[in-house]
Amino acid sequence: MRRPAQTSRAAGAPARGAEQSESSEKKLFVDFLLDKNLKLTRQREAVVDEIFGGSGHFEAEEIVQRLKLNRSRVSRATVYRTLELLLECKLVERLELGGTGSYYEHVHPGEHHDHLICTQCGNVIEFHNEKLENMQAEICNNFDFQETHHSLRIFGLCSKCGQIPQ
Amino acid sequence: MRRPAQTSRAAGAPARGAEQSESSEKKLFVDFLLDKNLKLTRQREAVVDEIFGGSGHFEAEEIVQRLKLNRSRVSRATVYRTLELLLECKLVERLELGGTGSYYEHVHPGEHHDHLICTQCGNVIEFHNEKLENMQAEICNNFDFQETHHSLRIFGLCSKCGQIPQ
DNA sequence: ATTGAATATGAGACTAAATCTCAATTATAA
DNA sequence: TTATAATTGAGATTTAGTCTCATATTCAAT
Repeated sequence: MRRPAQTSRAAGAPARGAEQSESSEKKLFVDFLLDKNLKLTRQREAVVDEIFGGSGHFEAEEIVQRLKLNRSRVSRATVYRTLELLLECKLVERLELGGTGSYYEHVHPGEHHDHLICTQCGNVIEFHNEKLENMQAEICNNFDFQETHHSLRIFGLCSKCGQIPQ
Repeated sequence: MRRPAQTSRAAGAPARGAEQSESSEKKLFVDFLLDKNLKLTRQREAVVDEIFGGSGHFEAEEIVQRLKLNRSRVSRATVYRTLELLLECKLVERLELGGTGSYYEHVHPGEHHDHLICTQCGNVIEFHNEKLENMQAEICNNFDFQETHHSLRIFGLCSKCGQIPQ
Protein backbone atom coordinates (compact mmCIF):
# COMPACT_ATOMS: atom_id res chain seq x y z
CA MET A 1 0.00 0.00 0.00
CA ARG A 2 2.12 2.82 -1.30
CA ARG A 3 -0.12 5.63 -2.40
CA PRO A 4 -2.08 7.73 0.04
CA ALA A 5 -5.36 5.98 0.55
CA GLN A 6 -8.48 7.24 -1.15
CA THR A 7 -12.10 6.53 -0.47
CA SER A 8 -14.79 5.35 -2.84
CA ARG A 9 -18.38 5.55 -1.83
CA ALA A 10 -20.23 2.36 -2.75
CA ALA A 11 -23.91 1.64 -3.14
CA GLY A 12 -25.37 1.12 0.30
CA ALA A 13 -23.28 3.93 1.72
CA PRO A 14 -24.96 6.84 -0.06
CA ALA A 15 -24.12 10.48 0.31
CA ARG A 16 -25.97 12.02 3.20
CA GLY A 17 -29.29 13.55 2.26
CA ALA A 18 -30.41 17.06 3.04
CA GLU A 19 -32.48 15.81 5.97
CA GLN A 20 -29.32 15.61 8.11
CA SER A 21 -27.58 18.95 8.23
CA GLU A 22 -24.06 19.39 9.48
CA SER A 23 -25.27 21.67 12.23
CA SER A 24 -27.65 19.04 13.54
CA GLU A 25 -24.72 16.69 13.95
CA LYS A 26 -22.80 19.39 15.66
CA LYS A 27 -25.72 19.77 18.01
CA LEU A 28 -25.43 16.07 18.86
CA PHE A 29 -21.85 16.71 19.87
CA VAL A 30 -22.74 19.77 21.92
CA ASP A 31 -25.49 17.83 23.69
CA PHE A 32 -23.04 15.06 24.37
CA LEU A 33 -20.66 17.56 25.96
CA LEU A 34 -23.41 19.12 28.07
CA ASP A 35 -24.54 15.71 29.18
CA LYS A 36 -21.08 14.94 30.51
CA ASN A 37 -20.52 18.36 32.00
CA LEU A 38 -17.84 19.08 29.45
CA LYS A 39 -17.31 22.48 27.96
CA LEU A 40 -17.73 23.68 24.42
CA THR A 41 -14.46 25.38 23.71
CA ARG A 42 -13.20 27.25 20.69
CA GLN A 43 -10.76 24.39 20.09
CA ARG A 44 -13.30 21.59 20.23
CA GLU A 45 -15.52 23.52 17.90
CA ALA A 46 -12.68 24.07 15.44
CA VAL A 47 -11.82 20.36 15.39
CA VAL A 48 -15.43 19.34 14.90
CA ASP A 49 -15.96 21.89 12.13
CA GLU A 50 -12.84 20.74 10.37
CA ILE A 51 -13.87 17.08 10.53
CA PHE A 52 -17.53 17.61 9.66
CA GLY A 53 -16.51 19.93 6.86
CA GLY A 54 -14.18 17.44 5.17
CA SER A 55 -14.86 14.04 3.69
CA GLY A 56 -13.26 10.63 3.52
CA HIS A 57 -10.89 9.30 6.12
CA PHE A 58 -8.05 11.18 7.69
CA GLU A 59 -5.24 10.94 10.20
CA ALA A 60 -5.17 12.90 13.44
CA GLU A 61 -2.05 14.73 12.30
CA GLU A 62 -3.87 15.82 9.17
CA ILE A 63 -6.43 17.66 11.28
CA VAL A 64 -3.63 19.31 13.26
CA GLN A 65 -2.12 20.54 10.00
CA ARG A 66 -5.37 21.59 8.36
CA LEU A 67 -6.24 23.63 11.42
CA LYS A 68 -2.80 25.17 11.48
CA LEU A 69 -3.09 26.26 7.86
CA ASN A 70 -6.69 27.34 7.73
CA ARG A 71 -7.73 29.00 10.90
CA SER A 72 -7.41 28.49 14.60
CA ARG A 73 -4.50 27.16 16.53
CA VAL A 74 -5.28 23.85 18.22
CA SER A 75 -2.62 21.67 19.78
CA ARG A 76 -2.03 18.08 18.82
CA ALA A 77 -3.03 16.97 22.31
CA THR A 78 -6.39 18.67 21.99
CA VAL A 79 -7.02 17.19 18.57
CA TYR A 80 -6.41 13.70 19.96
CA ARG A 81 -8.54 14.46 23.00
CA THR A 82 -11.40 15.71 20.86
CA LEU A 83 -11.18 12.68 18.59
CA GLU A 84 -11.64 10.50 21.67
CA LEU A 85 -14.82 12.38 22.48
CA LEU A 86 -16.09 12.07 18.93
CA LEU A 87 -15.41 8.34 19.00
CA GLU A 88 -17.30 8.07 22.25
CA CYS A 89 -20.41 9.77 20.89
CA LYS A 90 -20.06 7.80 17.64
CA LEU A 91 -19.77 10.72 15.27
CA VAL A 92 -16.36 9.45 14.28
CA GLU A 93 -15.04 5.92 13.80
CA ARG A 94 -11.47 4.72 13.98
CA LEU A 95 -10.14 2.82 11.01
CA GLU A 96 -6.93 0.82 10.92
CA LEU A 97 -5.83 0.37 7.35
CA GLY A 98 -3.07 -2.14 7.97
CA GLY A 99 -0.24 0.35 8.38
CA THR A 100 1.08 1.67 11.65
CA GLY A 101 -1.22 4.52 12.62
CA SER A 102 -4.96 5.03 12.81
CA TYR A 103 -7.30 6.75 10.44
CA TYR A 104 -10.59 8.27 11.42
CA GLU A 105 -13.75 8.99 9.53
CA HIS A 106 -16.75 11.12 10.12
CA VAL A 107 -19.83 8.91 10.29
CA HIS A 108 -23.35 10.23 10.13
CA PRO A 109 -25.56 8.95 12.93
CA GLY A 110 -26.81 5.45 12.18
CA GLU A 111 -24.80 5.15 8.98
CA HIS A 112 -22.07 2.72 9.92
CA HIS A 113 -20.27 1.02 7.08
CA ASP A 114 -17.49 -1.51 6.60
CA HIS A 115 -14.45 -1.46 4.34
CA LEU A 116 -12.80 -3.23 1.47
CA ILE A 117 -9.15 -2.21 1.51
CA CYS A 118 -6.97 -2.65 -1.55
CA THR A 119 -3.49 -3.59 -0.37
CA GLN A 120 -2.10 -2.70 -3.78
CA CYS A 121 -3.31 0.82 -4.50
CA GLY A 122 -4.67 1.80 -1.09
CA ASN A 123 -8.18 2.41 -2.33
CA VAL A 124 -10.81 2.00 0.36
CA ILE A 125 -14.32 0.99 -0.64
CA GLU A 126 -17.15 1.50 1.79
CA PHE A 127 -20.06 -0.90 1.94
CA HIS A 128 -22.97 -1.66 4.13
CA ASN A 129 -24.91 -4.89 4.32
CA GLU A 130 -27.85 -5.19 6.62
CA LYS A 131 -27.93 -8.98 6.64
CA LEU A 132 -24.33 -9.02 7.74
CA GLU A 133 -25.11 -6.60 10.55
CA ASN A 134 -28.04 -8.72 11.64
CA MET A 135 -25.96 -11.85 11.77
CA GLN A 136 -23.38 -10.11 13.88
CA ALA A 137 -26.11 -9.03 16.27
CA GLU A 138 -27.28 -12.63 16.44
CA ILE A 139 -23.78 -13.84 17.23
CA CYS A 140 -23.45 -11.27 20.02
CA ASN A 141 -26.76 -12.45 21.35
CA ASN A 142 -25.55 -16.03 21.40
CA PHE A 143 -22.58 -15.05 23.48
CA ASP A 144 -24.57 -12.71 25.71
CA PHE A 145 -22.24 -10.00 24.48
CA GLN A 146 -23.35 -6.36 24.46
CA GLU A 147 -21.83 -4.78 21.38
CA THR A 148 -20.80 -1.15 21.44
CA HIS A 149 -19.20 -1.07 17.99
CA HIS A 150 -17.52 -3.26 15.44
CA SER A 151 -15.13 -3.16 12.56
CA LEU A 152 -15.03 -5.42 9.54
CA ARG A 153 -12.13 -4.96 7.17
CA ILE A 154 -11.62 -7.05 4.08
CA PHE A 155 -8.15 -6.78 2.59
CA GLY A 156 -7.22 -7.75 -0.95
CA LEU A 157 -7.09 -6.49 -4.50
CA CYS A 158 -9.66 -4.10 -5.90
CA SER A 159 -11.13 -4.65 -9.35
CA LYS A 160 -8.43 -2.57 -11.03
CA CYS A 161 -5.47 -4.10 -9.25
CA GLY A 162 -6.87 -7.63 -9.54
CA GLN A 163 -6.64 -7.48 -13.33
CA ILE A 164 -2.94 -6.79 -13.38
CA PRO A 165 -1.15 -10.17 -13.09
CA GLN A 166 0.83 -10.22 -9.86
CA MET B 1 -9.36 -2.46 28.83
CA ARG B 2 -6.99 -2.56 31.78
CA ARG B 3 -6.05 -6.13 32.43
CA PRO B 4 -3.79 -8.11 30.14
CA ALA B 5 -5.99 -9.64 27.52
CA GLN B 6 -6.93 -13.27 27.73
CA THR B 7 -8.39 -15.63 25.18
CA SER B 8 -11.41 -17.87 25.43
CA ARG B 9 -11.99 -20.54 22.87
CA ALA B 10 -15.61 -20.61 21.77
CA ALA B 11 -17.65 -23.28 20.06
CA GLY B 12 -16.89 -23.12 16.38
CA ALA B 13 -13.22 -22.50 17.03
CA PRO B 14 -12.33 -25.88 18.52
CA ALA B 15 -8.95 -27.02 19.69
CA ARG B 16 -6.88 -28.47 16.89
CA GLY B 17 -7.26 -32.22 16.49
CA ALA B 18 -4.45 -34.71 16.24
CA GLU B 19 -4.75 -34.80 12.46
CA GLN B 20 -2.75 -31.56 12.16
CA SER B 21 0.57 -31.92 13.91
CA GLU B 22 2.76 -28.97 14.78
CA SER B 23 5.54 -30.31 12.60
CA SER B 24 3.27 -30.41 9.55
CA GLU B 25 2.59 -26.72 10.01
CA LYS B 26 6.24 -26.09 10.37
CA LYS B 27 6.72 -27.90 7.09
CA LEU B 28 4.27 -25.47 5.47
CA PHE B 29 6.49 -22.65 6.64
CA VAL B 30 9.66 -24.33 5.40
CA ASP B 31 8.06 -24.98 2.03
CA PHE B 32 6.99 -21.36 1.90
CA LEU B 33 10.58 -20.30 2.51
CA LEU B 34 11.94 -22.66 -0.12
CA ASP B 35 9.36 -21.45 -2.60
CA LYS B 36 10.57 -17.89 -2.17
CA ASN B 37 14.24 -18.77 -2.12
CA LEU B 38 14.46 -17.79 1.51
CA LYS B 39 16.64 -19.58 3.98
CA LEU B 40 15.72 -21.64 6.99
CA THR B 41 17.84 -20.14 9.71
CA ARG B 42 18.29 -21.02 13.34
CA GLN B 43 16.54 -17.78 14.23
CA ARG B 44 13.50 -18.29 12.05
CA GLU B 45 13.14 -21.79 13.38
CA ALA B 46 13.34 -20.56 16.96
CA VAL B 47 10.63 -17.96 16.38
CA VAL B 48 8.33 -20.44 14.68
CA ASP B 49 8.83 -23.04 17.40
CA GLU B 50 8.11 -20.50 20.06
CA ILE B 51 4.90 -19.35 18.38
CA PHE B 52 3.64 -22.78 17.40
CA GLY B 53 4.47 -24.06 20.85
CA GLY B 54 2.45 -21.42 22.67
CA SER B 55 -1.25 -20.62 22.58
CA GLY B 56 -3.53 -17.61 22.53
CA HIS B 57 -2.50 -14.24 21.22
CA PHE B 58 0.77 -12.49 21.92
CA GLU B 59 2.76 -9.37 21.21
CA ALA B 60 5.97 -9.34 19.18
CA GLU B 61 7.93 -8.19 22.18
CA GLU B 62 6.62 -11.16 24.14
CA ILE B 63 8.27 -13.52 21.67
CA VAL B 64 11.52 -11.57 21.93
CA GLN B 65 11.42 -12.00 25.69
CA ARG B 66 10.34 -15.63 25.69
CA LEU B 67 13.19 -16.47 23.34
CA LYS B 68 15.62 -14.53 25.46
CA LEU B 69 14.61 -16.45 28.58
CA ASN B 70 14.17 -19.92 27.19
CA ARG B 71 16.71 -20.62 24.57
CA SER B 72 18.27 -18.96 21.57
CA ARG B 73 19.13 -15.34 21.08
CA VAL B 74 17.06 -13.71 18.36
CA SER B 75 16.96 -9.98 17.80
CA ARG B 76 13.80 -7.92 17.87
CA ALA B 77 14.26 -7.06 14.19
CA THR B 78 14.34 -10.73 13.24
CA VAL B 79 11.26 -11.49 15.30
CA TYR B 80 9.36 -8.76 13.47
CA ARG B 81 10.74 -9.92 10.14
CA THR B 82 9.73 -13.50 10.80
CA LEU B 83 6.26 -12.44 11.89
CA GLU B 84 5.86 -10.73 8.52
CA LEU B 85 6.69 -13.99 6.80
CA LEU B 86 4.27 -15.92 8.97
CA LEU B 87 1.54 -13.42 8.16
CA GLU B 88 2.28 -13.79 4.49
CA CYS B 89 1.92 -17.56 4.54
CA LYS B 90 -1.14 -17.25 6.79
CA LEU B 91 0.13 -19.26 9.71
CA VAL B 92 -0.21 -16.17 11.87
CA GLU B 93 -2.82 -13.43 11.91
CA ARG B 94 -2.48 -9.90 13.20
CA LEU B 95 -5.01 -8.73 15.74
CA GLU B 96 -5.55 -5.15 16.82
CA LEU B 97 -7.29 -5.09 20.15
CA GLY B 98 -8.02 -1.38 20.29
CA GLY B 99 -4.87 -0.36 22.14
CA THR B 100 -1.69 0.95 20.61
CA GLY B 101 0.25 -2.07 19.43
CA SER B 102 -0.57 -5.24 17.54
CA TYR B 103 -1.18 -8.73 18.76
CA TYR B 104 -0.61 -11.83 16.77
CA GLU B 105 -2.05 -15.31 16.91
CA HIS B 106 -1.07 -18.62 15.56
CA VAL B 107 -3.80 -19.87 13.24
CA HIS B 108 -4.03 -23.39 11.99
CA PRO B 109 -4.44 -23.65 8.22
CA GLY B 110 -8.04 -23.03 7.22
CA GLU B 111 -9.16 -22.25 10.75
CA HIS B 112 -9.71 -18.51 10.64
CA HIS B 113 -11.87 -17.01 13.35
CA ASP B 114 -13.16 -13.61 14.37
CA HIS B 115 -13.22 -11.88 17.74
CA LEU B 116 -15.50 -10.48 20.39
CA ILE B 117 -13.42 -8.10 22.47
CA CYS B 118 -14.56 -7.02 25.92
CA THR B 119 -13.53 -3.41 26.40
CA GLN B 120 -14.04 -3.76 30.14
CA CYS B 121 -12.01 -6.80 31.17
CA GLY B 122 -9.99 -7.38 28.00
CA ASN B 123 -11.32 -10.88 27.47
CA VAL B 124 -11.19 -11.97 23.83
CA ILE B 125 -13.71 -14.54 22.60
CA GLU B 126 -13.04 -16.35 19.36
CA PHE B 127 -15.89 -17.36 17.08
CA HIS B 128 -16.38 -18.64 13.61
CA ASN B 129 -19.53 -18.41 11.55
CA GLU B 130 -19.65 -19.93 8.13
CA LYS B 131 -22.69 -17.98 6.97
CA LEU B 132 -20.93 -14.77 7.83
CA GLU B 133 -17.88 -15.83 5.86
CA ASN B 134 -20.02 -16.73 2.88
CA MET B 135 -21.76 -13.40 2.89
CA GLN B 136 -18.44 -11.63 2.95
CA ALA B 137 -17.32 -13.66 -0.03
CA GLU B 138 -20.51 -12.64 -1.82
CA ILE B 139 -19.87 -8.99 -1.07
CA CYS B 140 -16.34 -9.25 -2.43
CA ASN B 141 -17.74 -10.88 -5.49
CA ASN B 142 -20.17 -8.00 -6.01
CA PHE B 143 -17.31 -5.55 -5.94
CA ASP B 144 -15.03 -7.71 -8.07
CA PHE B 145 -12.68 -7.64 -5.10
CA GLN B 146 -10.17 -10.45 -4.55
CA GLU B 147 -9.94 -10.98 -0.81
CA THR B 148 -6.66 -12.06 0.72
CA HIS B 149 -7.75 -11.85 4.35
CA HIS B 150 -10.20 -10.12 6.62
CA SER B 151 -10.73 -9.12 10.19
CA LEU B 152 -13.99 -8.73 12.05
CA ARG B 153 -13.81 -7.37 15.56
CA ILE B 154 -16.84 -6.76 17.70
CA PHE B 155 -16.17 -4.57 20.72
CA GLY B 156 -18.40 -4.34 23.77
CA LEU B 157 -19.12 -5.96 27.11
CA CYS B 158 -18.79 -9.68 27.67
CA SER B 159 -21.46 -11.59 29.59
CA LYS B 160 -19.72 -11.04 32.92
CA CYS B 161 -19.04 -7.34 32.50
CA GLY B 162 -22.47 -6.68 30.99
CA GLN B 163 -24.17 -7.71 34.22
CA ILE B 164 -22.37 -5.15 36.31
CA PRO B 165 -24.32 -1.87 35.99
CA GLN B 166 -22.07 0.69 34.30
C1' DA C 1 -21.07 41.84 34.85
C1' DT C 2 -18.35 39.30 38.30
C1' DT C 3 -16.69 35.52 40.40
C1' DG C 4 -15.20 30.89 41.50
C1' DA C 5 -14.48 26.29 40.64
C1' DA C 6 -14.24 22.83 37.58
C1' DT C 7 -12.65 21.92 33.19
C1' DA C 8 -9.54 22.55 29.23
C1' DT C 9 -5.43 23.80 26.89
C1' DG C 10 -0.58 23.93 25.00
C1' DA C 11 4.29 23.15 24.67
C1' DG C 12 7.17 20.01 24.68
C1' DA C 13 9.01 16.04 27.23
C1' DC C 14 8.22 11.38 27.05
C1' DT C 15 6.96 6.52 25.75
C1' DA C 16 6.05 2.58 23.02
C1' DA C 17 6.05 0.17 18.89
C1' DA C 18 8.10 -0.72 14.96
C1' DT C 19 11.45 0.12 11.26
C1' DC C 20 15.87 1.02 9.35
C1' DT C 21 20.96 0.69 8.61
C1' DC C 22 24.88 -1.59 7.34
C1' DA C 23 28.90 -4.28 8.54
C1' DA C 24 29.47 -8.95 9.71
C1' DT C 25 27.63 -13.62 9.36
C1' DT C 26 25.39 -17.69 7.44
C1' DA C 27 22.82 -20.92 4.35
C1' DT C 28 22.79 -23.24 0.20
C1' DA C 29 23.80 -24.64 -4.48
C1' DA C 30 27.42 -25.51 -7.51
C1' DT D 1 35.21 -25.59 -0.81
C1' DT D 2 33.64 -21.58 -2.58
C1' DA D 3 30.72 -17.97 -4.24
C1' DT D 4 26.94 -15.35 -3.49
C1' DA D 5 22.68 -14.07 -2.17
C1' DA D 6 20.23 -13.90 1.90
C1' DT D 7 20.18 -12.93 6.85
C1' DT D 8 21.26 -11.12 11.12
C1' DG D 9 22.00 -7.92 15.24
C1' DA D 10 22.83 -3.76 17.74
C1' DG D 11 21.33 0.22 18.24
C1' DA D 12 19.93 4.52 16.00
C1' DT D 13 15.85 6.33 14.25
C1' DT D 14 11.07 7.21 13.20
C1' DT D 15 6.37 7.48 14.15
C1' DA D 16 2.25 7.83 16.65
C1' DG D 17 0.39 8.94 20.48
C1' DT D 18 0.31 10.14 25.59
C1' DC D 19 1.44 12.77 29.58
C1' DT D 20 2.51 16.77 32.58
C1' DC D 21 1.45 20.75 34.79
C1' DA D 22 1.31 25.74 34.78
C1' DT D 23 -1.84 28.77 32.69
C1' DA D 24 -6.22 29.89 30.62
C1' DT D 25 -11.12 29.32 29.77
C1' DT D 26 -15.93 28.15 30.32
C1' DC D 27 -20.15 28.54 32.60
C1' DA D 28 -23.29 28.52 36.42
C1' DA D 29 -24.36 31.12 40.29
C1' DT D 30 -24.62 35.43 42.07
